[in-house]
Amino acid sequence: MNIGDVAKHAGLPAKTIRYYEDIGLIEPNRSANGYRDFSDNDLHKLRFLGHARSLGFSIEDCRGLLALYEDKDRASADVKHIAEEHLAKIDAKIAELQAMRHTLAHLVKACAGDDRPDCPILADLATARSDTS
Amino acid sequence: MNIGDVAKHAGLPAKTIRYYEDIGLIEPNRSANGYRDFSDNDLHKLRFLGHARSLGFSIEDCRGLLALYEDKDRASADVKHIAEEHLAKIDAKIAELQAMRHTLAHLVKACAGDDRPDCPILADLATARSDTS
DNA sequence: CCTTGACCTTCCCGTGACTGGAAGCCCTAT
DNA sequence: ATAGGGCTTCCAGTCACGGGAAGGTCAAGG
Repeated sequence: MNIGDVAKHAGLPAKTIRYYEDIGLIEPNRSANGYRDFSDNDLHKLRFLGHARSLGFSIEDCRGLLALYEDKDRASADVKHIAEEHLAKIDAKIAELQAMRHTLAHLVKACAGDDRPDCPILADLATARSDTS
Repeated sequence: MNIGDVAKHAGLPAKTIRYYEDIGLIEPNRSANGYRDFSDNDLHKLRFLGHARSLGFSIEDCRGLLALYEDKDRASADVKHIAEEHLAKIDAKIAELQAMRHTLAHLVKACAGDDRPDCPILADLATARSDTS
């Protein structure tokens, strides 16, 4: 299977697949003409990677997950550990964004949004230290 | 004022301040010895930038906001527009993260996390189509 | 046989917003 | 005179790719 076909089936850009080879996530064979020749197993791995990335796992997390996926003697605790750490990061990020959202929504609501120069948003940015509750 | 002092007062690393000069957000004077010499106005701008960045505005947004801040003939509508667009991006990001969180939390809960290899997280990544509701 | 066009290859640069580090100048205190 | 701290510039790295150039390969059509 050439890269174009595998890209379609995995739902990933060819560029991304080459990149994944570069960083050692997959190791496709090569045909006589130098083209990459992907096996079914390569395709499975790429799909796996696509799904993991779409859940926000970092490439390094994906590397670990892939290794566990291929290790039939793994402990599910190791997988769960990676997922829990990632979940914690997601929660932290959500909290951070919601704090921003909170402040920003207040400011937007307070701003007249007309052709006059007075603007509570700029006023806040110019003075704010934190709590805009 | 040297960069170290202004960094303390603005709450930004010196590196960041040099970077902001590089990209044209500020233009501090230079002392005879080649050191940057920051005015009170420079400090105000840096604080403004720090606050805007902490609300998640991009550098380009900050550039626009700073220009409006300095333009006494601005229309508050222009400021509000930038803020609303940013707010929409934040909301989109939050929604994306919450979708990830939703799926991931389910998977984590379903995983035994013991020393056995069976793992619904890996099973999901290996097959997942999307909706893990 | 030749050409066309769609593939494929590698390589290098750019992204955003910095951060780290090297090499070297400046200033003050001892 | 030397030690230290702070300042300068410049280069490289981060993360996960994406864009695009230069060139090789393959199948189909004239």
